[in-house]
Amino acid sequence: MPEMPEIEIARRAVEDQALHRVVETVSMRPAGMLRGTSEATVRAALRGHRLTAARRWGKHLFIRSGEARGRWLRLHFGMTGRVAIYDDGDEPTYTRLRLDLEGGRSLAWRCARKLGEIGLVDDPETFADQKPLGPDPSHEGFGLRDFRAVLDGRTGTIKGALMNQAILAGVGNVYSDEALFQARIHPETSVDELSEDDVGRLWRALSRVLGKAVGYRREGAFPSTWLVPHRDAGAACPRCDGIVRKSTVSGRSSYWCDRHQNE
DNA sequence: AATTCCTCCTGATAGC
DNA sequence: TGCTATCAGGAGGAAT
Repeated sequence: MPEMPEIEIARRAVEDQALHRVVETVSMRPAGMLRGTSEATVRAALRGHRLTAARRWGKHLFIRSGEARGRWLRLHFGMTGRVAIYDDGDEPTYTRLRLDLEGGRSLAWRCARKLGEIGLVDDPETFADQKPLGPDPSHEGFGLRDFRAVLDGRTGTIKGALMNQAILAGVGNVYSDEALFQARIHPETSVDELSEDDVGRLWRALSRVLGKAVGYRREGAFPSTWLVPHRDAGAACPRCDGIVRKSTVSGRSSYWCDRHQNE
């Protein structure tokens, strides 16, 4: 579940169900996913401390251990990362890190394919600065002016720019396609060919898509007017009488309508 | 600066 | 039904 909406759902689950509890035991099978830290360091940073905050920057989830000076556990979901919080029952499959909290509750971080990352950082801002990670478009205060600024001077495809985490953090393959679809822009359009109006439409579409996707994803279904339920080559476009096409753009499978997304 | 290709893994699914 | 090939919502690194 790897783009901003899915990780935001995980963040809220942690915030609502796991915060303010002390970590009693830490169980790890990191399988090569540790980044810049060791199993013993992660264990020591978590065990015996209270979870005090859950934040997200792009596709990274940060969970603070301890009070204001505590460190932050960083989880990157790769393609198959998931969070599960449960009160009893068996540990879910593919659990790589499990925190048993006071009160009998457990927080499991799962990752079937081992493409995720487990890290420990001083704080999310410093991590984002060093990575580097671009601004998160769903964060408070980010607007059209900022969107124009991050695209300024770019010459690659708009799809590639939207998915580039150093430019904008949190957007991946599915939601970049969705925003471009709703803004009526072809994914291969180069950034410097976009008109002011295009960029404005794209920003509005992107913020709407990211905002609404959280709720739709949680409810389990996207509106049929979105591209998401029609990601099949040859499918009928739900917004016009065009056909959904598939091609490789910036290295990823992209879907777009051959009628209302003109190059 | 940007693209393409390769790589890390392994489950799901499309096709035969 | 069973097997095999291909793909997948990510991303870093090298070569171009």
